[in-house]
Amino acid sequence: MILSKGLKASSPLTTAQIEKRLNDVGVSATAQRIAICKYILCEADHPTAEDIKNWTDLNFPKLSRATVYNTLEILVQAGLLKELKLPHTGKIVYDTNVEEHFHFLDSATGKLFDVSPEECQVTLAMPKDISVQGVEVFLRGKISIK
Amino acid sequence: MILSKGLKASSPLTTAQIEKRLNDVGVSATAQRIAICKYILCEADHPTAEDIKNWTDLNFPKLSRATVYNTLEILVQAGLLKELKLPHTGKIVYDTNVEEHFHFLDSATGKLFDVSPEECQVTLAMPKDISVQGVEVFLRGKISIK
DNA sequence: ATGTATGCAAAGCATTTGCATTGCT
DNA sequence: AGCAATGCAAATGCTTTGCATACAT
Repeated sequence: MILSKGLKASSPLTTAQIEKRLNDVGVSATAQRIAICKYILCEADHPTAEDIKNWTDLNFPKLSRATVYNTLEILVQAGLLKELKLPHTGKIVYDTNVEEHFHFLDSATGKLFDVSPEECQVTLAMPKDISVQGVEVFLRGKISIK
Repeated sequence: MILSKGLKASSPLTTAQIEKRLNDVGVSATAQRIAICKYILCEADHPTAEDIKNWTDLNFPKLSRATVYNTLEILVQAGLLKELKLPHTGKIVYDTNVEEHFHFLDSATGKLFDVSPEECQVTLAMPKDISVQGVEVFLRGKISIK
């Protein structure tokens, strides 16, 4: 299983690096957006909008809720983020892993893990007139403690 | 692919039949619950609470929103219904198919179809310390018109 | 200056809750 | 009477929106 942190920058990104990533996808790098990206790309693990707001309240005072949602939408459009609506919660969570992958929820802790397509293979045998364009898999279970 | 209607009673259930099904699972069969079941078990296809409320507004005046939600929760607890939180909508939908199965969303029409475990097989190759207890699969695609 | 981004507060929407009322048994 | 079920309306929680202000080029 992919540990979610594994895909993130192992060390915090610099402001300049974040600016470049934003510019590369055509998003102007405002201070608010950089702050949000710092949290999302380096610290957070499948954060919700609320998680992000809580973090900015501590680290970037006066950043508004609207800007959080607005920025998230822009980052999703830009392909830097994936929006997840998972069945275990009503809240939308955001994923920095934009490659194809699935999710595993540890029911004991509520923690989400990414699952690679190698670890979870889906074999379809659907009627010929059905073309499947997207596959989402959500797993629940437990991690046994050794 | 299982046509959703295929699992429903092919002809409308009688009130007596619904009463029996409710009693069998230990749910007292009130007029409101029977009305809701009539819609859910015979007419509806993956309805939302709102769909049900709209139907009862026409067919069982004065049935309150609270009773709709309350009844749905009871039916879910009783195992007659499954609650689905699917990623394409913010609304909870209810499924009369309580057997293990997955879902396919026709992106063209927004219509949901049940998918049997034979049509969609999931092969897991997870680390040994992970025990998976639940698998949910959501497919999106198109149905080609012949 | 001009357009974009932001902040604030209010609105939306689905769902939940509290509580008084109704209706069985 | 006693208890469960219902109805009503308000509250909740997440997300979205409208609009005025501030910012950057």
